[in-house]
Amino acid sequence: MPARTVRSDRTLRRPGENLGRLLAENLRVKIMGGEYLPGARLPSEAQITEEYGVSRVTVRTAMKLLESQGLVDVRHGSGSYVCDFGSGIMAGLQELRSMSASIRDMGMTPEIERRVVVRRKPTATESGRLQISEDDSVIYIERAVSADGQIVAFSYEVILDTGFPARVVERIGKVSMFHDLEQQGLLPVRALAKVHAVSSKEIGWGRGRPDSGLYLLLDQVHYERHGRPVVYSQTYFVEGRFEFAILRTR
Amino acid sequence: MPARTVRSDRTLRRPGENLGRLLAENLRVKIMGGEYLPGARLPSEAQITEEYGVSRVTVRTAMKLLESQGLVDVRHGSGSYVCDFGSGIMAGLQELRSMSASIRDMGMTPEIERRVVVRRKPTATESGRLQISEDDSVIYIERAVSADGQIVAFSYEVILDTGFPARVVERIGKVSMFHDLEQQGLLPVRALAKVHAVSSKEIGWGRGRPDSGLYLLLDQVHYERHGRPVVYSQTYFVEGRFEFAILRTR
DNA sequence: GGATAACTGTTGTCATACAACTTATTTCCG
DNA sequence: CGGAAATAAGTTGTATGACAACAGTTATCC
Repeated sequence: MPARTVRSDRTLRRPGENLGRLLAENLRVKIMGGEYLPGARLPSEAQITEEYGVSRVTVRTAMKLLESQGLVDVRHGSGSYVCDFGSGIMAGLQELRSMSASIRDMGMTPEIERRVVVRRKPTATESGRLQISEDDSVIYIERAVSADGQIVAFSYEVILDTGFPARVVERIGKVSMFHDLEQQGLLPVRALAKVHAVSSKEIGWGRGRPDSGLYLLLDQVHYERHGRPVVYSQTYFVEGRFEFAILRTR
Repeated sequence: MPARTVRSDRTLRRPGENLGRLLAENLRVKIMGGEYLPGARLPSEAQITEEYGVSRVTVRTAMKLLESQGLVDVRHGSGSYVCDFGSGIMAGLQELRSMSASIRDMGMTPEIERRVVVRRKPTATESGRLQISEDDSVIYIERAVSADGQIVAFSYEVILDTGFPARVVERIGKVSMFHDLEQQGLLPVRALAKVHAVSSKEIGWGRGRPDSGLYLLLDQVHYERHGRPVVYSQTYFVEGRFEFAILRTR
């Protein structure tokens, strides 16, 4: 009898989710967990079809998704294979995830210190990036992110304020900002990031500030699933304390 | 009568190509060319099916591919829409393309100057990255890439030497290295790039060398479609002369 | 022995049908 | 008349079955 674990998972009830994505997540966990080693061949689409009790159409969408994420390589007439760099380094920049989750994946403990949290009007630049009027309201935050006690990034963030209750603002960004935003129906699903090398003594604060003043800047706008900008952030990663990888595909 | 332009395109004869990818390329050109504006709804899958004379399965694979590239947004029950940042800035880092092609896309004229081209044994680091023996042979190149006469990057590249004829080595990297490698059956389809901020006066050469010494370093290994490493390169992009964008998706 | 042919298993594509969702319109009821 | 609910039409998501195209292996032939 088929497992049907995928079908019964109620994550499906969230908008934008579907069976294909869910199956992809499932397979992803198995691959990351080492069930299928790099270079190994995955079960055939027919086998996966049986095992999970879904149609081959669904299996194919899942495989194609994993392929686009660089986790597997689907070869016509041969099979699907786990890519060589699949497990280890792979917490790539092209994937939109919370910083704390990425840090946890690397086996380290994340910690977040909020320095500023205010509700205010946006500046001209900010209203431009978020495509809102200068009369609208935003929530401004300054945070420092640490891994195992060492600061890895300083972040300056501007969040679209759709009338957040005060109690939400109170704890926003304390753990995962993604989670907070999802509650408000503003879950970011895409982000366009511009990357720069920056050398400046003006960035950051406190004891954890590096001597070098050398940072990798991610200047990015996050969008929710209908294309509306929800967050504009500038995150300065201390050079050398964070491994940045990008998977580039054809 | 259906156009059938897609089916008759002989690009299909290349390994790894398929109808879905080809159709995606076709639609991509239309989107980039402004035929469908950002935010607009694309024709339904049924309509595209008719127009191109392919099955809906193929249309769906194409759409899903474009979605994974961040060009379109497929919404259940509603339709597929062109993403807002689709046309303009979109020459993202997550896409593996030749530098000269990227520069051309930005409406500038690329120019490449080769400073060194030699066949030699790999160093320990190089043989490690390329997963070859230290007794094997590689081709080492140093290049400077310009856009409209201004140097935008210095690149140090190590190419796996599978016994290239001398006349190939002679002109390798003069225009597009991708093209040269494809001739040898070594076309890179994936690359894993590590990103760093670098401040150094030791990088680069000649008159185009910047005063700041501030670079964005892409330390990357390119892989051909079976996962074999074919190129290890370190490219130093002069900060401020090149806009680097990454599309991050969930 | 070496090229060739046949065979098997795999992914790619096709056709058709229905489920689930979105959107706009219509209907109904207070 | 206003607003909620039902309806309808259009779209993407999933299921099923079939065959084509390709990769690898095995068997065959000269």
